Amino acid sequence: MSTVKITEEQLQLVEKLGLVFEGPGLQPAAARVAALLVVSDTLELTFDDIREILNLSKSATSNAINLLLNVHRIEYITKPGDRKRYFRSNLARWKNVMKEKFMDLEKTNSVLKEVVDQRTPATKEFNQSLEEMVSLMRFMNQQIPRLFKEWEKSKS
Amino acid sequence: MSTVKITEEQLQLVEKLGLVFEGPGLQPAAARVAALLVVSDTLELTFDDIREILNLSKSATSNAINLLLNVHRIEYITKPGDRKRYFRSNLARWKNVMKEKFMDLEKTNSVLKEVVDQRTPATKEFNQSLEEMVSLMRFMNQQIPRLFKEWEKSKS
DNA sequence: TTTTTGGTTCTGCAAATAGAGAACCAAAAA
DNA sequence: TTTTTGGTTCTCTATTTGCAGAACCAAAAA
Repeated sequence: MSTVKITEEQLQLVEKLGLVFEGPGLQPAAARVAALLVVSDTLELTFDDIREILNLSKSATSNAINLLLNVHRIEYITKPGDRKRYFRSNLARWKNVMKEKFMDLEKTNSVLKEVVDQRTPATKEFNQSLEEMVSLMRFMNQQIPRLFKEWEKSKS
Repeated sequence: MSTVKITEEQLQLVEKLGLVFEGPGLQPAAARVAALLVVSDTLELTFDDIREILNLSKSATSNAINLLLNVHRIEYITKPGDRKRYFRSNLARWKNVMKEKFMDLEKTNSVLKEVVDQRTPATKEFNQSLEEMVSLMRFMNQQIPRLFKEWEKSKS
């Protein structure tokens, strides 16, 4: 029986943030675990803390945690003389997660380029619009990393 | 029986682009319809063209088309003395679709702000990292519309 | 050596998604 | 007035997803 407690409002916030996380491809249970580790006053929670607070089964908890570990959204520490793992949000990696999100524009872009390259020349106007899209995406992809750097600089 | 034809390679490209479209929340059939209207040499396809080329049932075709119409990914024209609707990709709206994609960073951001505002002051370092994230997102949200404008200018 | 702990894996089910096929329907054509 | 066209809507089914519960397991503790 874990002693870690969480308020009703915090739980609601976990739901809310969980929904946000569900958007970009996280399944419900994993999204809530990720959210919990951002909202909770106690930053490092054990398997059972998580299970009890979120009312999940062991299997769901295990799967959610391992999924989040795999994509590096969370990490864990251990404590001497304690077999448990203490999970916490991997905030340091969030910036990369954000960058990666932007980067999949590039995937879209490359497929779109393929489409442009094989279009019939007969539809000139359409092709031009499409090329414009490709060019816009490429432009954004170039500029965004620059923005990241700019921001880094501005805060130092 | 429609006369519009499409090559084997184009069909494969439809699949490929369709997968890209499935990512951001389009269901398979709709994603393929959207993709087809970008790949096809003939830019304006009828209900039955689409149905036959993609081998969909009438219901699937109808639902996919209406979904895409609702989110303005496609539009249609009519021809005098012809009851059919001719569907085509709404390229003009793509830029907006892209912008909207960026904008949902803002939703994430506002929830994250809520989280920051109610965190215990005890976890100073963590809170600072979180605030940094919020600030980074805000920064990106400010800069991105500027980038759009900059690009518009650069091509004129 | 047996028991407990901290999980993982397997089995199964309930709900959600996706699409087929047929029935249906209103407007236009015959 | 009847038929055809261009779809829409309803019903049903296959598949996928998401999770519970129980069985299981290796390492550590007793």
